[in-house]
Amino acid sequence: MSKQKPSIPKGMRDFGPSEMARRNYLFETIREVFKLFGYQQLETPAMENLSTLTGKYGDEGDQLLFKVLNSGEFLKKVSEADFREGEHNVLPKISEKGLRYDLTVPFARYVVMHQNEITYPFKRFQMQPVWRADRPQKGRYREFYQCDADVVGTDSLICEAEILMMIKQVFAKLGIPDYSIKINNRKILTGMAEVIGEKGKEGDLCVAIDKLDKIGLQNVRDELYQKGFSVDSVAALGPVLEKERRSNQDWFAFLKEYLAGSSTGMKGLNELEEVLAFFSQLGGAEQHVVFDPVLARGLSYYTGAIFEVQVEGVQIGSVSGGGRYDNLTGVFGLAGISGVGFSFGVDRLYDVMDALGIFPDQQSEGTQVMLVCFGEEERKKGLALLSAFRKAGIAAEIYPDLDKIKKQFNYADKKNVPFVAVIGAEELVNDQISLKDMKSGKQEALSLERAISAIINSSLK
RNA sequence: GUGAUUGUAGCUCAGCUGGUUAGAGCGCUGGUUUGUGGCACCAGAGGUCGCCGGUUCGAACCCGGUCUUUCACCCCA
Repeated sequence: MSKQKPSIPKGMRDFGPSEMARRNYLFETIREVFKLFGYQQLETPAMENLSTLTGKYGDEGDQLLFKVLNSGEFLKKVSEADFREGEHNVLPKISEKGLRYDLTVPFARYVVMHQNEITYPFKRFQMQPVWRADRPQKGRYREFYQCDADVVGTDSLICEAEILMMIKQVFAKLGIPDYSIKINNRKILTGMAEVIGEKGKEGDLCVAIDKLDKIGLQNVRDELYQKGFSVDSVAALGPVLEKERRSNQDWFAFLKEYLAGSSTGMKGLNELEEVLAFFSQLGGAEQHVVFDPVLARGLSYYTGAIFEVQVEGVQIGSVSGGGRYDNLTGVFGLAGISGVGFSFGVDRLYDVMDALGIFPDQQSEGTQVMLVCFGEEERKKGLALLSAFRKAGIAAEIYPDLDKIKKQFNYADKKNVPFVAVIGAEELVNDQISLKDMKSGKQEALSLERAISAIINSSLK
């Protein structure tokens, strides 16, 4: 066998022990909050049938799906004619499974499959990796985790308000100081398209105005012209695009007049106000919650509220996003189920926390005491003590080889183990251990009981 | 999918206009120290210069391809 350089696929990553400690901290923080709000955890398989996934994310999304080659003789069903007609004909015959692209569509599939077992409203959360065959770049990976929380089977706007609460709670727990939860409503965007005289073109409108912050006013206008918007309609959009900093209340006041000609738009505005009213009744402070009428978001299935969270002071895309979808389960044959949900991107949250340098120290995570033994006899005693430490709830390990003491100590040092328990001939005779505090360098001969309490006391500090 | 960009020791990076035996810091191994880590000093190991091909008397360096890294666009967590 020839030597090969080990490697992993493009855009995918290994996570070492210190990264995992931090990632788990994020997962646990988010999980706690989800549970606190009454969400129950669910998992779905990494692969779905391609028919479940395709057509749900637009043409672009379909391109970004990882397709899995059929097992066995995957070319069996392909004829020469199929081949000549191109990949569109070949693909469905060689691949019927794909890796999940997000957690929402598999969830919709789950709801329809288990519709009779579910009591509605159904609140579920899900924290699993998803895969996208995108070109990797800053804050963008081909494999990343999403932490989704969705409610289906109710169109109550309390759900939206609770999502705002959850986002704020997670961010407070993580200690992220400066961020904004942008919120908008798809119906407001639809209304805008109507009142400027471009009814039905809200799709193009959304894609263009969503980029306002990024590409600037003139480029947005150019893009709209390119999409066939008239000069008049783009001009009519002026008051929205040329936004100075307005408070949420000022925006509402403005849009009440601006959208007066569109019942859909007015409905969106009312929904938004109601969400904020519920939010306030829940005790939520409007700080960090920003109404942004040009927030659009790509995913086509959103029909009501949409949100997106941006952390200030870092150049990383949104760390969370979501919205309401009225008919996501419709394509799977279950109509009339409204849902709303959102997702935290843990990998981006990690990047943000890392860039801001606000990950807390987590020393209590690892081994608290390591046993160092001089020889065979000492090691026998060491094994008994090892179990005693563990029984007392102290994370303990024994150096497994009878290496030089220096080497054993070195290992403990590298691994940042705070205590080393030395067992030599003298300790054996006295039925004691020499407990060394690696930070201070102080060492003391103690009984097992006293050593245990010394370690426990120090970890409480 | 489009346009750039990166690749040299385990890691971070030098390496001049193409010229003999490719360097540094950190890390690693051993020693100074056979009952003690960090600090210091000494010694040592470790590289098909991403891969394939081309130009040349000669390539880490120039050219082409390919993979990878990073970044922007599209889109998105």
